[in-house]
Amino acid sequence: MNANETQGRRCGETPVPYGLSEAICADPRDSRATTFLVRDYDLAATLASGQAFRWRPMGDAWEGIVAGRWVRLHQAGDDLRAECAVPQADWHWLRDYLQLDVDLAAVVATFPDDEPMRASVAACRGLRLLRQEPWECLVSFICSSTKQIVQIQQIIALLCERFGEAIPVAADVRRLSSNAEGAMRNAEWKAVPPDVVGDSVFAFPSAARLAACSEAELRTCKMGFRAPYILAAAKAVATGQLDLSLLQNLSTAEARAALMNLHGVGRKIADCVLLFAYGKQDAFPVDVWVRRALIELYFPRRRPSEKRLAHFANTHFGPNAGFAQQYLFHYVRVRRE
DNA sequence: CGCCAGGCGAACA
DNA sequence: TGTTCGCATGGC
Repeated sequence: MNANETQGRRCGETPVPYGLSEAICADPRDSRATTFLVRDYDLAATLASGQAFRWRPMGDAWEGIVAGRWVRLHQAGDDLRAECAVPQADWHWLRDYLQLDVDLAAVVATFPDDEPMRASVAACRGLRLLRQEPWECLVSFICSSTKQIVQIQQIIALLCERFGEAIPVAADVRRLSSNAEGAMRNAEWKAVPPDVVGDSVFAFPSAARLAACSEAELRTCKMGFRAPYILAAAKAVATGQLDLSLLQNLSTAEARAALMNLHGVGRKIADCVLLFAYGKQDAFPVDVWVRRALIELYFPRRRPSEKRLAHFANTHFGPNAGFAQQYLFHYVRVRRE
């Protein structure tokens, strides 16, 4: 059965085929929440896989900010429940962010049929790529250089608290935030302060807002030498010198070149933005983990030259190479323990 | 304490 | 064209 045919969402117990209006599927008694029917979707693995940095595990649920909206997500089997702070007219913004319409089986079928890929796919069934907003994604990955994921989360949280707009949040968030029982169960939580301050959470700050910052202000977010990179990128976007919305229609190579014009954005960071924000599936970010995985899994005898490794990375993984990369990344990361 | 972290860019041979 | 280093900051 085709996964597309089975995707839809539920109103109460009634499955609704994909394609019908969101209003039908939303709970009529509460337009702040809805439930999507998903297949081959591991929400926890996806949200914790180092592609987005604002999701926090809260007990069995995940809380984050998408498109300026606070959201709580909870998966139970094939039911993915979403809850917002304010009523929603539709949910396409979340469906798009979570990439619910992607047929994962069809994507995985394009991966090379070799042992490392089989092991990677087996190790993380249901791992997905998100579709993030370009500006947030760009800033996040400029901050990512020589930083651990926990630290990137911390920098982004500080940026949002200091410079983002306060947005509405569900009434029970504070109770959950201070509920150490649920939150502290996750080891990563201890290192990341909750970006809930008082009754507020914060949207990701606009380019204009960050462009108005001084470098010293940005440095208070613990981003160190990356501060001038962020500031320059913010100015480029705020002035219109760089129009991020135009990159969607460019080829991967053209969009990559445009991103790499920014100071602090090299091949790896550019490819992360191409993959995680623009859905350019042929982008293949090679970081230390993926590099390690490639060498260990595909070149165990003799260390390949940089050129050979790059050529292999760019040719071996097919039309959804970036997707394959995320599986390799997750695989070696979970194998660390 | 030393080492490393989802790198990049400048300075070298 | 291909390596080497410094860069802030924090976790272990």
